[in-house]
Amino acid sequence: MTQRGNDLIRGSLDLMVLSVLADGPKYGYLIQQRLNDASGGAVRAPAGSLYPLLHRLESEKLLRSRVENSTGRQRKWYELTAAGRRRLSKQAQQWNELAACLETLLRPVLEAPPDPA
Amino acid sequence: MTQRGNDLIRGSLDLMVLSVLADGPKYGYLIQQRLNDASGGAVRAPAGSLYPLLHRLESEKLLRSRVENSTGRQRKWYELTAAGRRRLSKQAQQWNELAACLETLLRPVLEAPPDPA
DNA sequence: GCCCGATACATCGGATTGCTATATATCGTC
DNA sequence: GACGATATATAGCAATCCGATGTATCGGGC
Repeated sequence: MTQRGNDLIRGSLDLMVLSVLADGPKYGYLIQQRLNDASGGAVRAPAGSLYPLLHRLESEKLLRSRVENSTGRQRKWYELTAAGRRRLSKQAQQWNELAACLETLLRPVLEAPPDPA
Repeated sequence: MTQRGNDLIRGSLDLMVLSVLADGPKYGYLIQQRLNDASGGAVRAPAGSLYPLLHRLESEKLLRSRVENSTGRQRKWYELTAAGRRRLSKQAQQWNELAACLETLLRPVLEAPPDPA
């Protein structure tokens, strides 16, 4: 059925997660909410994508985590490492390049007349 | 070695290809050049990615193609179908949402003080 | 005449990734 | 004690990526 989930989001989820963590530690479910809010519902970050992604970022030493059990409800708080901040800033730069490229490509498309045919 | 090629580009190559075709038919190699030019060299679209992608878009009826042999040099010209234009406009819309989201997420990061530590 | 780099398209196949489905457990509240 | 929200996790398959490789034409330099 050629299922293709989040399409455009692919590849930018790393950057999104790093950026929501830039203003302080958060746990997975909270990150999910933030992404949903920040995008007005446009970005879905399903649990099956998000948690493996967090594990990967941690194994790359871009995040560190600590588990909180005191509330009874288990939460795993993630925090940017120094390497994570460097990566964030590098990817933000790359994102800007990509956005500039797409803007160039899309401007004529969006300005095109609404097809009077 | 956890190879991860084009990173951010993932997922947006469809849109890029559709948008370069918006101002008229082009053949594969030319599309490749355009993407490279439009991005200042930042976007690589290797043949092994681009041609299968074109085949897929055609099989989804978003493109139609015709082969030109008259010049001796074989070229396969691709053109947007009506469905292709609809998809382009839909994906352009989605891209704008994503870009707005990322801009929101990244603004505070980019404005952050340059770490006086 | 021949070599070489650029042009032009194509496919194979290992590696990687994305995400649905599924599982487990706590919490509040009805 | 049922239900929806909160919270994390993984299995497993479909889909994707792209380097390597193959074919062939063209133009220029020698």
